[in-house]
Amino acid sequence: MFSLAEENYLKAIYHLEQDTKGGVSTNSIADKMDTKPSSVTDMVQKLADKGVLSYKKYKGTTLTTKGRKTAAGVIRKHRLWEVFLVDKLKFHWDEVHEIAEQLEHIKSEELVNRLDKYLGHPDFDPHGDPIPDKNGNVKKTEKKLLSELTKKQKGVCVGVKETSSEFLQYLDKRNITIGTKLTVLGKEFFDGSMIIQVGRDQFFISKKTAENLYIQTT
Amino acid sequence: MFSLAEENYLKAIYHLEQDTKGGVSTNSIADKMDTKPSSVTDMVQKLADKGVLSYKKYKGTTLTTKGRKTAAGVIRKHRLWEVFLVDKLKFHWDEVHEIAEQLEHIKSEELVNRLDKYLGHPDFDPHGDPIPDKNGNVKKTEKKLLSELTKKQKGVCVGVKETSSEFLQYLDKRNITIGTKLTVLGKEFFDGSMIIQVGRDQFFISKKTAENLYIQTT
DNA sequence: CTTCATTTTTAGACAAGGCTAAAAATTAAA
DNA sequence: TTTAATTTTTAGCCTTGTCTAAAAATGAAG
Repeated sequence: MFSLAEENYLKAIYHLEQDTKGGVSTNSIADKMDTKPSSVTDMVQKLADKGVLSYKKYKGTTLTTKGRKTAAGVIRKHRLWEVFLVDKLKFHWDEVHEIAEQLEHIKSEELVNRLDKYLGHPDFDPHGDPIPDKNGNVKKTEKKLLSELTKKQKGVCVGVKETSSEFLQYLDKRNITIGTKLTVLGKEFFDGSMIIQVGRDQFFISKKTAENLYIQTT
Repeated sequence: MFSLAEENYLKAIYHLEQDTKGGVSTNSIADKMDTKPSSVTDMVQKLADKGVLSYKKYKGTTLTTKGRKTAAGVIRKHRLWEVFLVDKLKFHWDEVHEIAEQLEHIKSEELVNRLDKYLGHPDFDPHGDPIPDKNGNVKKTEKKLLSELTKKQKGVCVGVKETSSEFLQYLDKRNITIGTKLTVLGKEFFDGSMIIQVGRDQFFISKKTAENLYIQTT
């Protein structure tokens, strides 16, 4: 039905739509896909013909319901495979993204359903991202970025925004992972840095880090 | 390193080499790959340049050691994934081939090693085919085709030659699977058909079926 | 309301893989 | 051994997805 390249475009546009009001710009897609705007134009025209997105010259694109569902299907597979890699094959959470990028394109409805069942119908992947259900719906939780919290607030780490190995390993070194409880001890006004408490340890957290950690406040 | 198409060619040539003396012909590859001879010529020339096979115009091709190892690696992945699908996800042995055809191209050494370990280092796939080890070596067993047995011989079914769903489902209907013990009760001379005993049941087996069942005689 | 920087699209080209039609080599038959 | 049939290769074209360079549209600033 959809080629590997097409699925990757849909996925990228799906993600971009989530933090953009209105249509997604050609340049932003090119940026995310690490490709050239001209290539994006070609592809979105093709995808518009296929009915998975609507496209107006110079005005950006928006996924149709069909497109959104297709993208969610790919993301569902990606996240389920990540759970498999971490829970069953004992990979570390910073090693699974690349492999899941490949596995997400395996075509078999039955496979996804059985994998889902085998893993116990997980709701979140190892990075705390929600796994869309068969119909492409995600149960969204009200989570905040650590950077949005203020002094003395407590919360549980429920996800990461950035998923690079460097960042995940950095968190590991500080024993921060999904489920970690933490408290904001202080927040520096001029540079956005924070001091947080994790268990008995206290850490300095840069603004950049704080903007990439999702917290569920309690 | 190798594209999907290249890997598929290597795999096909690897299989063809096993039942061919001398080089593998262009036409036989085209046949197996369901493609045109002209396309095969192009590809084998490219693969020869890459050093995975030797090719002499009009004389057929032979895998180099590197090529054989690469092909075995792909086959190793295919068969390990088949074990996963059957043992863990409870797929039926006639449903896994197509999915494994996709999974065999996932690139990650670490993934294969962990999968192998997770599955308990299996030696055979669900169809009884041997799984090459990390170095591409297969332990070959002395197995015969059912059609080679004679009256009163007993044996255990250890594999199938043909792997189409139709054939596997046909075997299932007769309760024949890997590990099934059977005895040849009679063999018809003029059409090669046989009567075999499986447990308490007796079955008529056509020549075609007998030529696609591997038996280890006891 | 022009002008200029930015964004986006178009046009033309390229690499991978595949196909068709025609030419060349090989093998088999008479 | 000369011809005929078969196999294999070559030549040229197509599609997918990409790129660069140039043109066109948009929008921000004066």
